[in-house]
Amino acid sequence: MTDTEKPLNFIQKIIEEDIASGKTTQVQTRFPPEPNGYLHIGHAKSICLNFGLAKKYGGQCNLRFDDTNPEKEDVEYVESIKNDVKWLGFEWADQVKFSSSYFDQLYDWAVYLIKEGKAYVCDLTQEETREYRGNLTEAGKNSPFRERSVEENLDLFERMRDGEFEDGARSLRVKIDMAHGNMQMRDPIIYRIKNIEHHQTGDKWHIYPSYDYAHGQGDAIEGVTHSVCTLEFAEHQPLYNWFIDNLPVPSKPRQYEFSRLNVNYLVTSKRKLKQLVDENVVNGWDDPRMPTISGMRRRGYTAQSIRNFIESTGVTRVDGVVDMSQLEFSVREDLNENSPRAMCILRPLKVTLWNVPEENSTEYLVAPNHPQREDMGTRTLIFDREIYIDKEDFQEEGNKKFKRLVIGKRVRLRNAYVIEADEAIKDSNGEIIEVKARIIEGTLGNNPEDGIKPKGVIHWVSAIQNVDCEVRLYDRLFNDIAPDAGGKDYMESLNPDSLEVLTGCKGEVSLQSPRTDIPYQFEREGYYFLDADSDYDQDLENQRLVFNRTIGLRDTWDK
RNA sequence: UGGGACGUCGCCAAGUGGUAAGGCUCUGGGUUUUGAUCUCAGCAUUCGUAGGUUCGAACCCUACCGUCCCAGCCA
Repeated sequence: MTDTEKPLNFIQKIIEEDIASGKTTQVQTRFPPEPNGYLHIGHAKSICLNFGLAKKYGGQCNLRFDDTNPEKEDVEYVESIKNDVKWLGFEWADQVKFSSSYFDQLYDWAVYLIKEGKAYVCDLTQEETREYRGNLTEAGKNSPFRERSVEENLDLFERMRDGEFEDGARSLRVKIDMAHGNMQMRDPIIYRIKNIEHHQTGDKWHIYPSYDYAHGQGDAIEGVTHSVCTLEFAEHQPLYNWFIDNLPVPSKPRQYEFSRLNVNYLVTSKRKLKQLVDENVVNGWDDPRMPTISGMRRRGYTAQSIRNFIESTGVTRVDGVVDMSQLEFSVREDLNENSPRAMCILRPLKVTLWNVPEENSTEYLVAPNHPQREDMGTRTLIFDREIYIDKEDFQEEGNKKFKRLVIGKRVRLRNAYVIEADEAIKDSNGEIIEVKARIIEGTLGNNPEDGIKPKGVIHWVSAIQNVDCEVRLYDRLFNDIAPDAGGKDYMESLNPDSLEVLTGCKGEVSLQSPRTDIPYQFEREGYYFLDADSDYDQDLENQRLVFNRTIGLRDTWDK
């Protein structure tokens, strides 16, 4: 374990202190998403933190759906969230949990609070409630229903439960302090009437508990020791503790807040991501340009690289914005080490090697799947008299910086021969459509005998035998470094060129039955992952291969 | 004169009274059949600002400045 040298983050320190003092014997955490959307990179941090803490300290982490508001929720999201958490590499303790499975207990505890004189049914409308609450600088005033008798409250609350009232007609509030400096403590509402079905409990309930009321109690029921959430819940902590202190809960969880993950050039807000999907700016939640877990997965980001990235950003209470380059580094780092190499020509330019005999020109060459890892084996390359190179790798007249193919100059074909260009053939528009070149004999694995070394190395593919494919190049979705900062309209900084589709790309034959578990490195180009739109199990004639560019190679050319 | 939190290199981030870790980015050198990887080197006399305490302060005290969060019957 390399993390022995790594400094502990503040939550780990707290846990270690709790273990040392005996306050905690078994660490229990939870990841509590509301099933109302897809998970994104921000959730990944919470997942890595909560599951990571449990793992590090030999405890367990629950996956709990905080489904207290049926209006916005759906089972579709429950399934996608389970899938994303698993894909990220984490396992939750026993069954998936639902806040909704605690509704009976929560109801009983609400009755308990009423009997204790600590909760009351309030008939104020939503608007009146807001007026009575006061504002940031002025104290609120007590609801006229605050002093109802226990009996009346009990009766009303039971009738609320039984569906006797309209949505919003009444609410159950907890009696704390309408003048409290913390707005959360001004008699917060803990039950609201919603005559609506719930995706887990059906039509059983007409009232639903609020987040504040359900969350801490859910933690207590599950024996959560350290309830870790993001900073915006910090002002809810006194309320969280109030419930724990005033209810006969089975355990005493504690809440700790950390700052959420922000990455520049990205937008992570369910509402905003949803808008991108709804307005067809992207092709669904799993569009490879989306910062969703499913989008990143489809793009080719590995779970390991996402975990590494999260780990690299740390856990603090400081509001910050992480550089996109830090994410990209983690992706490249993992992919460089683990991706098999292949050659694929994105913008084909035919090169005829005229000194290769026309008859039986096909030659089989062997290339390693990874330059630094022998354990990854080798693959067979097909070399022919006619090959394709990338248009960008040829210039009639080069310059000192251009280390590629130039008329009269030499270049090494990756894993093959050194060639020298003789002539560029153009069409009527003056566009180069073919290059005549020749191989330098004896250069397979050796430098030319005449001592004239090639300037560079370029990739290539047989023009006779190759695999046709489509390649989708992705760029950032937004051109603005902080698309939605300060209330800016993120839709205005959309990058019109975030997707470029290339067809007629030519890949080497090893791509015939491509790997689906990890991106390839198309040498000298970047990392490319097979997209779900591909159709390659059919006959070769009709197969369709689509590759997403996960990320380009680091490029220090021109510097 | 609402309440709360936070301010260490361009970006993350250690450090909690003994004289500024690390990663990313960036810059320059080397290796290289990927302009990749790898590798070597450089990059904060200074810790939001100003005072104070101390032999000694990023760490303690005071004041100020700045940023973020809270007025959903959302989470």
